[in-house]
Parts: sequence; structure tokens; C-alpha cells
Amino acid sequence: MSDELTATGRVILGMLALGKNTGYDIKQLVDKSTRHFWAASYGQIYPELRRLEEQGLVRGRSEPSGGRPRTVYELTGAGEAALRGWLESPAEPIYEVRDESMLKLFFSDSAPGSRADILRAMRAMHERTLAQLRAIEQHARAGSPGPSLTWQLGVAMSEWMVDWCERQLAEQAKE
Amino acid sequence: MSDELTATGRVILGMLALGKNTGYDIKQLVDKSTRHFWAASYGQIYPELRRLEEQGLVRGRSEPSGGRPRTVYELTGAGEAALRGWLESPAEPIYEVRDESMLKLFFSDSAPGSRADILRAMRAMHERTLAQLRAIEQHARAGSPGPSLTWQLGVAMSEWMVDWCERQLAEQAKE
DNA sequence: AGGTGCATGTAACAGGTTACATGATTAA
DNA sequence: TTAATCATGTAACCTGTTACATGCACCT
Repeated sequence: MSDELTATGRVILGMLALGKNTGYDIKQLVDKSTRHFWAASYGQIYPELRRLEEQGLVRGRSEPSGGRPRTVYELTGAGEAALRGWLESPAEPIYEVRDESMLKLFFSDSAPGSRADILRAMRAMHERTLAQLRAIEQHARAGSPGPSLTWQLGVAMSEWMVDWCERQLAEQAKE
Repeated sequence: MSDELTATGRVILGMLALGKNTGYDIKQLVDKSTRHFWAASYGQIYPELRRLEEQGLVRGRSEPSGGRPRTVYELTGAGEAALRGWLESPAEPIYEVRDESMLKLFFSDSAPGSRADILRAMRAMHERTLAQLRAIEQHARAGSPGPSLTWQLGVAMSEWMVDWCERQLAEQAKE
């Protein structure tokens, strides 16, 4: 009944602003773009699309491809307004991190021997993120001059984290 | 029935390795140390302490202060082993971020006018984190030489983020 | 006498993941 | 023909937050 725009709803509206899409497409887009700072699963996307339609923010049209059912969604005027409203809202933005490596590092005085292993696992993780970001570089262009700002930030941050781990490992080695 | 160590369970064991504590103490400790990369609420801590006791990983002793009930927990041998086991586990560490500012930035082509506002809100948020970290600097020492590694990382990362926002705002101004 | 901090706890809710089920289409 | 991809969906589960309730102790 609530007509609040949920977190998942915002991603969906944003993704639909980039073009008409199915629920499946939206999931692919998220996985290729925002997932390192904002993930979403089918279990959220499909029910949320229904709710957004009930609220009149999106409109779904059945466009089967062959005998395979397929529903393509697009923003309504109200949906565009809701998206703009969110983007311009001065509300304190959500910022949440859950970093198990840092937690381990924090407690690693209880098991000093494992510190280097933790740092290596941490570095490996950020290297994987970096590799994934680089693999999707071409998708990170909005048809525009260079890669998107968030893609650049993701890469720069991951590189910084890898560097930090390296520096700490060097420190550890000295002792 | 499962004897898996849950995420909250790990924080609790770690915090208890730093000394005997009540559930309340653990929450205060988390809020003054790990909460920027790993949060926990009373709603998780109290039930989890019970579960950990059932599993034999912690032992609670009733130590009322005056007429006020109070249960102080400490690690058992099995608890210490479980903590070490987790710290040394090579399992892929959890790393999750939910950053609404980045999400807004990603979509801000749909409302280009709001980009500078988003960057300012983002900068303000990281500045708040930075201020909070600096306010707890003294707690960030384990009695040891300098502030803890994770505290240093938190500060350095926040500074880097503030810088990045600043640079982007300068870019924006040029155009 | 009243406010703050200590201390415990829970119920309702919100948000999200995983695993599963189904079946058509397309490229190898 | 068969594997991968397209496409939709849901039920069970897990994790975690918020809001609330309770009441003592201590300081002013």
C-alpha cells in the first residue's frame, strides 16, 4: 500500500531510464554495472516490477519472442518524476560496508601469524574486482566520450586497495 | 542446531577475545571500532550470545552490579579455537558495499543538474565518517604503539574519497 | 526529582539471497 | 542433439534493523 520508492525500485527506475527492458535485462545490466556498489537479485526485481506497475511508475507490455513469454517495461511520466525526485533528494545517502577482511585484520592480534594471509586474501579479492571491472570496460561507456564516472571510481578505489595491501605486506615482511 | 559460526558470532568472539564483556559492552565496542566496516545491533547480539553459549563457544556468568542484572561473557577454549579457525580460514572473505551516492552518480545522466549536489552529499558523508573516526582515535589503540591498522585504513580511505569528490567537483565546475 | 547511562531483551518488520521449477530459443 | 542463454517466477530462509518495554544506578 505504501507508495514509498524502495531501494530496489530506484535501481529499476534508473535502469529503465536507459531504455525499455525486461526483468532479465535489468538483472544483466545491474551485474554489468552497479553490482559492486549496489546489487540486486531476481527475487527482488520481479516482485518489485509488479509493485512499481501498481504504483503507476512503470508500464509493462507483453512482447513474446516466439512462443516465449516476455514482458518489456518502460518508465511512465510518474516514474520519470519519481526517479528525478530521488536523484535530487537531499536525504542522507545510504552507505554500508561489510568487509570481512577488515574484521579479520582488526582481530588478528589474537592470531598474529595469520595477518599476512589475511592481507593476501584481501589483495586477491580486490584484484578480482579490478579484473571484473576491466572486463566490462566497454559496457561502462554510455555512448559518451569515456567510461562512466562510477566505473572510473571503482577502478581507482580497487587499485588503491590493492596498493594498500601491498604496502602492508611489505611492512609485515620488514618485521 | 547448526554449529556454523555466524557473521555476528564472529564479531562477538573477537570482541570477547579482547576481554570479558556483557552484551551491552560488545555493542559499545563495535560502535567504537568496527562499525564502519562491520556493524551489529542488540537485536543480533543478545540472541547470538545465547546461541554461542549453547554451542559451548562462550560462557556467561551472572555478575549483577547492585540490584541490576548483568551477565558477563568470556571465551571458552572451544571459542578461542573457533575464533582462530575463522581468522585462519582461507574462505573467500565477504565484501559488500551499498553506496547510494554512487548509484545516484551512475544514473545522474537522467538529471545532469543534480550531479554536483550528489558529489557534495557524498563528500559530506565521507567527511562525517572521517570526523567520527578521528573522534575515536584514542580507542583505536590496543595499548600498542600506534592506532590500529583498520583505523588507519578507514581514515586513509575516507580521506581519499573526500579528495575524489573534491576533484570531481572541480571537474564539474570547469564545464 | 529528574536525566543520563547501564543493561537486558523481544516482536514486528524490512530487505535480500538461494534454490528450485519451468520451458522456449539459439548457436555449436 | 545438446548446451547455453533467454525469461519468468516463487517459497523458504537468513540476516539484520527499529521500535518498544523494562528497570536499576548514579550524578546533579
